[in-house]
Amino acid sequence: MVSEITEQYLRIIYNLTETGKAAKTTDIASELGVAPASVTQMLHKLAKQGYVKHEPYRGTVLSHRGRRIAKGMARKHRLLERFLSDMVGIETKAGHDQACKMEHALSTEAEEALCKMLNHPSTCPHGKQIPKCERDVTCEECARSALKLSDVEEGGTATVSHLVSASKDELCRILAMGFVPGAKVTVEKRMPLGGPIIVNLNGTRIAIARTIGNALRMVEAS
Amino acid sequence: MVSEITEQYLRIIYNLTETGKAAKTTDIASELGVAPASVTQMLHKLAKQGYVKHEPYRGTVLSHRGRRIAKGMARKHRLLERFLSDMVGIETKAGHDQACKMEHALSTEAEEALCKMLNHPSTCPHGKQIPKCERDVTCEECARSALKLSDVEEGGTATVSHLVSASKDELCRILAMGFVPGAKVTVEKRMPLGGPIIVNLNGTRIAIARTIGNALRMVEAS
DNA sequence: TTTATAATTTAGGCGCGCCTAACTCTTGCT
DNA sequence: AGCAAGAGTTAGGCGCGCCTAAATTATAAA
Repeated sequence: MVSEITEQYLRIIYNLTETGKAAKTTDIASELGVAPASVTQMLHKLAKQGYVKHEPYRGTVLSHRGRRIAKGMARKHRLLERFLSDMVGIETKAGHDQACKMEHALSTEAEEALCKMLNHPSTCPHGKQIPKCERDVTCEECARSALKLSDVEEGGTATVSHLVSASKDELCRILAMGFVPGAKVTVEKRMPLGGPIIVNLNGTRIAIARTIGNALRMVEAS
Repeated sequence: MVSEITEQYLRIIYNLTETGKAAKTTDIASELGVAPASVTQMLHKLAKQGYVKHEPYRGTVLSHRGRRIAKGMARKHRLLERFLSDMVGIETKAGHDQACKMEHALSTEAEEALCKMLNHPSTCPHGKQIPKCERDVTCEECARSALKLSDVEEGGTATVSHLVSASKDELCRILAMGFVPGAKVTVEKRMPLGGPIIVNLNGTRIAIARTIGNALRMVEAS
């Protein structure tokens, strides 16, 4: 079992190396709010344990082992950010700080439950990719529920799978319109230039903004 | 700012002293999975900082300062347990462990948002009381939304405020029926002996089990 | 009341991750 | 090429919370 602080280091290095470059000691230090000397020392330890490869004065990259853990932490972190912003309604900065602490507390079980509850989101609120869960044997569920109502063709019919929005209030409003999970929706007209969409929901015609159409995630009507 | 471990100690002492008795060193130790000697030492520190009153060989109680912090931690812990069990669907043992770690990560802001999202529950899944939030100036919201659909009189009309259920799937099912927050519901008939309830939802008559009526929390129709 | 047993505390020590100060390497400018 | 300036590292040290072993105190049975 790795320590919390180890997890922290690994995730930060993961973020810093997403560009492909090696992570710089100073950047890690400033990210952690810690003296560079402390980082160097910690990196030695992580290197000895085989989590990172550290070239003195040059930079640090993750080893295979390290990446596995780091990816898991990044996944938890970004899922939590999604959750905090979409469901709890905490804006991104505070949400990030929360996620930083919570990611270490989140069990695998809870992580999976959360992921399911959020319907396998693919990105965090900052737009970063959420690494896939390695144990997910099949992720057809993700693939199936990626479709936005906004992307359904005119004349197409689909069923509401779930709703995604930055604002809890907006979610409530959309639900209140009748767009509940399971509702069958037919797209009758898509106004041009990102304009509203006219849909048929249980026989009632409703015009909704494209943004709301983005919040509604659909599956093929069964 | 107190350390995580301090918070941990204080919450555990809070729990152990809820009966009115002083907390015993061994109990604290076993709760934390730590040697009794370590607890004694920690208690000295906490006493010096004024969080607890420790009578050697006799037991430990919280000071006023200590209780304030401990109560806050207990509140966060129990809210998290509620959340994990009601919304994420994690059973109580794993949920407890999760809550133990998360309680230290939860900011006041997130705590309030969570509490609101759960609609101010009064107990944790184990039945323990959730200490009130000190900063809650008014809690009319709680009072107003206490009414269950099952308790609405025949002929009465009310609006869905929110839904409470141990099962996420059940929540989804109920939402899918059209019982979304904001929906106006009229109770037309209550079958005797805890039988189903027939309601009118947007002109459609629906018969639902009493249990579902318990999940639906209403406010007076406006 | 004596005494064995359990609970608790004291003493000494450890690992972890952090810090400051001083040193070394790299880099970019002249 | 030569040389700051800044990035990075080594060395020495600290506080925190934990541990074991040994000593002390409480408790309950004989």
